[in-house]
Amino acid sequence: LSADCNVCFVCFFYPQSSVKTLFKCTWPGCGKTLSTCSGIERHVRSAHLGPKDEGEDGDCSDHEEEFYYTEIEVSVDTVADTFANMCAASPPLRQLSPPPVHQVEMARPPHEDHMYFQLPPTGKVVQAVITSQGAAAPMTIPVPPASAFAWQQSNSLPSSPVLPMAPTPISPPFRQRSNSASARQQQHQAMSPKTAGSVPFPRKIRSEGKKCRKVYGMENRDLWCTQCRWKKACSRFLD
DNA sequence: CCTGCCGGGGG
DNA sequence: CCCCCGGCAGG
Ligand SMILES: [Zn+2]
Repeated sequence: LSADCNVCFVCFFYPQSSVKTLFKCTWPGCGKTLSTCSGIERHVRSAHLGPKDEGEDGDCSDHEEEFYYTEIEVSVDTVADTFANMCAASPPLRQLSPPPVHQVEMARPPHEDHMYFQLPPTGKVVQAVITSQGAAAPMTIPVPPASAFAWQQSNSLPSSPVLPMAPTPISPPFRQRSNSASARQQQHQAMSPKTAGSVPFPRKIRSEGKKCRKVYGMENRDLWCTQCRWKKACSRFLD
């Protein structure tokens, strides 16, 4: 868990110690797997590509070997199970072959809002076999001003982990509802996966995105931007 | 139900 | 101007 990577999804759950990188030869018919980069390159070069015949020109090396192997990151210890449990929180049916692949996006807390994860540039993922070229679409989100978090300290709002942390290992299925004066109503329907939005900018459907009202809540009306207080178009969180 | 906001109203 | 709210469209 390096300092500059505390938001990285993969790094959080799979600290380096628990991940092992393997290199698998992808030459048709060959499945040789080695544990070092140089090892696999040597294998590819000697076993499949011919011997390296190039002059002493220095940078004449075609890195052709790179096209015939992939990196595989394999989780080694328990962390994977922890993660797997979290993932399997909901899926009812499950009896096929064990290793679920390409599962990174999901497993977010039931309802974080303005906190998303930014995948590492390489998009390589544990337990998933992803080529060295594979790149998962990184996404960035307009993070609201940090000052926006000050309010929730002194105010009500019982649970709601809204910290820039990764999904908490404890994600109880309960939904606390204390019907009283202060505890205002707020209920969140299960957010649908919202698959594939459109392309660049599809259209201006309905102004989506939380505005002051939803962010701070009715009980903190004085924190809203003026426009929101007057029930006008929000000027703080624009679309 | 809840939210965002236009349009209209009052000081 | 500043401030509020009825009421509606879209979830
Ligand atoms: Zn606002």
